[in-house]
Amino acid sequence: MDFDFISRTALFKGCPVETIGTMADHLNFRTGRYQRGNIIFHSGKVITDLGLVLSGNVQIEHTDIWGNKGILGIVDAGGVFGEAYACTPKEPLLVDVTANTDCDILFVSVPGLFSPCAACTSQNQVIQNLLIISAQKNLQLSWRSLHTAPKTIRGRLLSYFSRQISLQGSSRITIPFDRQQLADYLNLDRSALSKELGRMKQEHLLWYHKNVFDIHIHAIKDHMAMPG
Amino acid sequence: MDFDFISRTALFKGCPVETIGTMADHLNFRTGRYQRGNIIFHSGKVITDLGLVLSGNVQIEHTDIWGNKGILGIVDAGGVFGEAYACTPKEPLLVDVTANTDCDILFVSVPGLFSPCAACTSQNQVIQNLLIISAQKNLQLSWRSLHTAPKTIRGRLLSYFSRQISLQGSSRITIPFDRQQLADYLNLDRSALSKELGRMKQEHLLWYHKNVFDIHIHAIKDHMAMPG
DNA sequence: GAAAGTATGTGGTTATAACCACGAAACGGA
DNA sequence: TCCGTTTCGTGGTTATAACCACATACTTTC
Repeated sequence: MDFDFISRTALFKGCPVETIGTMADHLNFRTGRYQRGNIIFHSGKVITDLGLVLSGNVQIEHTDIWGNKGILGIVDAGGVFGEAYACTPKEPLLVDVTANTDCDILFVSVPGLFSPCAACTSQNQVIQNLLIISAQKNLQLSWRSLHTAPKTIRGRLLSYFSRQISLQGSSRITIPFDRQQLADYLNLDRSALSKELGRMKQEHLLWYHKNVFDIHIHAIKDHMAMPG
Repeated sequence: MDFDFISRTALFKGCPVETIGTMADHLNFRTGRYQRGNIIFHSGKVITDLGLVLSGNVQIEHTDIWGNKGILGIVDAGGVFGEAYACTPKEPLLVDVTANTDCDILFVSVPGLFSPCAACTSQNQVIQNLLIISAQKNLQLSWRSLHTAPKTIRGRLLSYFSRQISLQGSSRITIPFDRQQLADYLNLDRSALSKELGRMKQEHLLWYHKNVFDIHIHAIKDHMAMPG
């Protein structure tokens, strides 16, 4: 088992490499290899282990009772999944986790994490990390929810840009998305998004090239003060 | 301090009442009383304490750089807030937490939680509870995100109903929202929502009275098989 | 039980976002 | 440099959700 890689993941960050092997037993380490398309966690099951992606990536998806599928997210190598369910032991899974590519998974027992263990010197660190991971996911989900709240494309863009400006400390921002991804993030149609961006450029509310944007804050302020 | 009430909150559930006073010191318990409208956490600040609402309720709101406000949520008595930020110490707050009514708040140190303490026998329980709280918030946010993904009102309703049917184990469901709240949850206009529900009733896809709904699963299945 | 207030349904209008189709531009090999 | 591929912008059309206004039904209060 590649303890070196494991020690660099968000979940085990701060744990000296040598302490990880020590915890393996108590946390019930178990690895699995899955081929693209295989199901790692089945909807309906109750899980007590979280998954840590060692290689490849997995997909969280939901199928409603009429068979419609919705993708809830992709987890890449180093990321964890199932932790929300593993932490709330009564809840049966209402999603499927499938291998999006061939992948290796490390399963870690959450009850193990919660039971104190004198030998596991890094256990508190792992719990803290898990809490941080969960908290960060929370913030990300909250922001997306805020950005998708406005009813118009422009409103969503402005909400998103506002946050990026705060984060990047400048009204010139570089966004981590291409158009399609931005549209998905803001729950919009790509072509409609492109059109609105073009319109805003015309109106001199912003300028952009590829994924670099200059937001003309004052122009937008004026624009919003406009009647209608 | 009302240890009895505190011991019944989600954060301190499972902690014997007598252990709570013991932790007060190490977790740096501090109470504050706020009047409606006062700001409890200021945007921009870095916090290391989470807030536990002892009475009244608080509002999480966001103001973008153009002054537009967006409400991210309300936290009632017994609930916690700020935990996501307190758990990720580098992140400055990008929201304001204000007293929505007069309220009493207990502040609990998150770093205190993470530093082991021989005297605090219930500390692990609190960490576990905090993780559960965070995990549950996560699930709720994920579901909302899934339900608001479809572009049409009908699609959002069906996504939401599908989950309620699974949760309640019956195609007759009682929803915890009135029309306005359901519209807000699904990010829709109320009157448009009412109209679509009326249409679906007409088409015999469902029946409802107030907030009790019968979902005609098979009719909907057929409906979805329809061309167009 | 009347009155006031709230929640819900409905019609009509309009703005606008989705959708489809296509062409241009940018990119990445070979 | 050419070709295939992906990304991006744009026009035109259409479906539909938002919006406004109001009527009706249901609650709450006194």
